Amino acid sequence: MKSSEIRRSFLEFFKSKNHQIVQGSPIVVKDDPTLMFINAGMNQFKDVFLGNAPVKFPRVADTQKCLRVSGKHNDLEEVGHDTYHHTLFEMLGNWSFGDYFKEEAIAWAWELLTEVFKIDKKNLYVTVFSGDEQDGLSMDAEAKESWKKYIREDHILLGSKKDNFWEMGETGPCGPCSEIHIDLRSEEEKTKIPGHELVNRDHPLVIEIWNLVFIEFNRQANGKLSVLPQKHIDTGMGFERLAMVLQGVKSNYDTDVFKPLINFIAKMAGVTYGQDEKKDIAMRVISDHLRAVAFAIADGQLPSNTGAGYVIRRILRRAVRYGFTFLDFQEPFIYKILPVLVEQLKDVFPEIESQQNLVEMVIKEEESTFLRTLSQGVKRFDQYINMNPDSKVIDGDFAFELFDTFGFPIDLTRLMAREIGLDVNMEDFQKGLEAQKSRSRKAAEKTTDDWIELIPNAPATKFLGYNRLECEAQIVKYRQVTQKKNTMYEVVLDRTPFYAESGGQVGDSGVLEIAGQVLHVVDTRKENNLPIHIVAEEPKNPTATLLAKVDMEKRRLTANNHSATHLMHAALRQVLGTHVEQKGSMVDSERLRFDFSHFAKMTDEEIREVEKKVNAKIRENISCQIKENVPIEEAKKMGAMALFGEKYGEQVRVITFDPGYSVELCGGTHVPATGQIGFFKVISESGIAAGVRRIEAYTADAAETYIFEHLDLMTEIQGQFKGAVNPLTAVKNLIQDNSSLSKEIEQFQKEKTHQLAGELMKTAKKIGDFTYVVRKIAIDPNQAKNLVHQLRAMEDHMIVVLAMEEDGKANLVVGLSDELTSTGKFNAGNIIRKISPFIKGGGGGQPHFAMAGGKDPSGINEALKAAESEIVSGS
RNA sequence: GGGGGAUUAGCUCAGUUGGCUAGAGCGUUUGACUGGCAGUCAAGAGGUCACCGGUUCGAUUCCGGUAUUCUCCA
Repeated sequence: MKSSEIRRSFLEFFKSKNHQIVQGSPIVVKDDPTLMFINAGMNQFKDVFLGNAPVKFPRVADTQKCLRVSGKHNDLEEVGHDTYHHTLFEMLGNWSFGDYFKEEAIAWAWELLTEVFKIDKKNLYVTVFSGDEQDGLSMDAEAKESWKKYIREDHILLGSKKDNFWEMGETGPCGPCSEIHIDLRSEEEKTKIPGHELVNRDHPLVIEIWNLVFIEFNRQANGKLSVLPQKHIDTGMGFERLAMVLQGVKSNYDTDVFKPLINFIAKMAGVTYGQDEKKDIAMRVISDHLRAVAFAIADGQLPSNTGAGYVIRRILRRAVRYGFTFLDFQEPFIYKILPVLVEQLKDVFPEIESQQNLVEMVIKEEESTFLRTLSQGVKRFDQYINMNPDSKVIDGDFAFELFDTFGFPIDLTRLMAREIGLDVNMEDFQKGLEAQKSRSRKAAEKTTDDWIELIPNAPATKFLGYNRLECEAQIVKYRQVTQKKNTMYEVVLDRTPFYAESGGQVGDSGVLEIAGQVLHVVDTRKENNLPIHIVAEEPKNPTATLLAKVDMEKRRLTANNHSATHLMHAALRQVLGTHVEQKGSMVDSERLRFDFSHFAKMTDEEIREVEKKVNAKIRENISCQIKENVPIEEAKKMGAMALFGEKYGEQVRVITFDPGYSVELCGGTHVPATGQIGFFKVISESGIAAGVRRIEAYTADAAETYIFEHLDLMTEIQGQFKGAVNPLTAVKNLIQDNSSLSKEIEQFQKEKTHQLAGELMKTAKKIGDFTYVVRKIAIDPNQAKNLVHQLRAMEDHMIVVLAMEEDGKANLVVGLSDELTSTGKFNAGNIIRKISPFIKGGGGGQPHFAMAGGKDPSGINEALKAAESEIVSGS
């Protein structure tokens, strides 16, 4: 069975059981500080479980891209070494929100596996939660009874809290779970060791394929469990593993999910998969990582040096490293594999096809910068080896520096060391790494106290901020948060006019007036759909009714920038083309920043054209049409621009400025009509990654100030040129004159020193064939340098000592001809050190040329005398 | 968010006790050779050594700050 059929069968099966088939969410997580990427099918329903969002469909099924780079069974460094762990994988799942429960979940799972997929029942094992004394829970008899209808009792195993009790986090919804495992070993193996002994033992052929979670409790902050009024089902089945089972192969990488990728890589590298374990690992790593990186970029997460972007960069670099080391790829190669992946998955995940160009460019660019990093690391490594030819062990501190500062992977350092018979001091390396980690942790240390709940089980916060900037409200809960000795309070209200940071628009600030106390709201953020007001003071009387007031001025300026962003987005698509897509956006009260896909630097003309279009739309004073709760399909028909990597519900909000110009899905706040924006001015255009440009711009007062400042500067410049009509030509002429004058001066000085050199030569004294000049002259010290160099080239055996006086300071210069220097008889540095004390100074230089400076010009004569006697006695 | 590094010619980079007249390769201009292209040779142009301040007689070099950028950690 082809993997695409497996996926389709799964979805169709649950559709036949009245499930709504939904789209998986993009893997990049935006509003959950505890999570960077979607790592389980249930992530997109977290708000539903937490009660922060209403249930749209009671029964749902989907396939969800998941990305895991760390966790109990999945360390990035291990992926590729075995045959069944991945960074990116698909999770097939079905859900019930307060609808069916254990009985049906179990029955359907069994039906799908054994009747649709025709898996042999005798190879299946299931596990059931055995109970936990501490939590006061007994064995999950309900699940066990259900299973007994389908499977022999000796294939039902009991599991502890560790394997069979699922929790979302420290607190929140949780419950027992029941896993389905499969034994894929040969008959012979099975008779040797019975399958039930290998379940949950990390055996590569006795593996978990499906986990059914029965959410029925809520873990409270005090650690106690309470029973949920609504019970839910949450299941997840690893798609790649299922494919392995149904295609009768022993490794996920042998399924048609990975095989085309592996074959392509093998062909490119000129090797055969299955011949050399190290090369096989490399190919597995590359095929796995390509999938992760490609989808992350398609969903809007570009590689970068912080946060989620850094995770993506690390994954990609790991793939490059394996290709570089084991498959001898010296040039970017991963981007070349992308078309294979696109061909495989474009029907299921269309974003990978529509974003293909960008993904390819970004990957290629990342690859080449990393290869550059690698070659610089190799250079530094060689330098180290040359400087420490005798050491048997490479310094751990050096290896760490290479890694930490230059991004050179430690295992490459070790590999290169081994090749020349050296070891790396890993202990010191680890020490360095630990020190780095603890420094970072300390800097990011944040202590979060428990929520103080004032209104238990409150419904989701009502947002009133689209229409009102002020309202009365109650505190639902609040808690203290301390970071770097800075204490803040997070406050949740039952209703609020405060906009929480989202869609690139910053959170509102303002005040909460409560029982005569004023709490300053410095920011408003969203965590799992819950708007949180960050407040500087602790509420003294938290149960009182409060008055929430948003900072109107800031909100107004922010709206200007946000609406201008929409107008600019549309203008960019008109001017540059429809390949322009939003890749990021930041809007606050001071400016707007917009990242978008485009392949080249914008020309000045293009920027000007965009500015003109936006300003024209501002002058048209188009009123903003806002439509709430529009079904997504209808919004798309309206021509609304949706963003890749953005998660949209079934009902969306549509912002329109002229239906023929700008229609966008957006949750932000906007101007009532474009005229309020006043004026729009781009202040910078730059590149932030391959194929991605960034524009920053001002609107309204800020744009006005910007223009005025520039005009004022212009006026001042014009003033400097008095009557000049065109200051540009005046400046050009000035620069031209300046450079020709400097050249002339240089020429004069050359001539002057040449002349001076000739004159000085006339006063030169001789001892045999040995010539010397010792003089005090009036010349600029920099010119003296030139003069000495001229003089010392005039005779084979020559010493020049010159002294100058300037601004009450004394300078000495000593020069030797090259020939004389090579005899070693004299040394300019030595001479200068002997004579510089006379002028109360010091100096130095090379054997053939030295300079000194001092504070006492009255000592010049003595210094020269000393120099002369030194020369005479030495000759 | 925290640590470390980098910033020198159009590009890639050298430049260690602070004083060498700031260099190399590629590119570029001109000339010569060649039937043309490619090429070879010769000559030349191109630098506020990121910016601001400090130490020093003297800073591309040492110290501090700013900007940009790379990199590791969170």
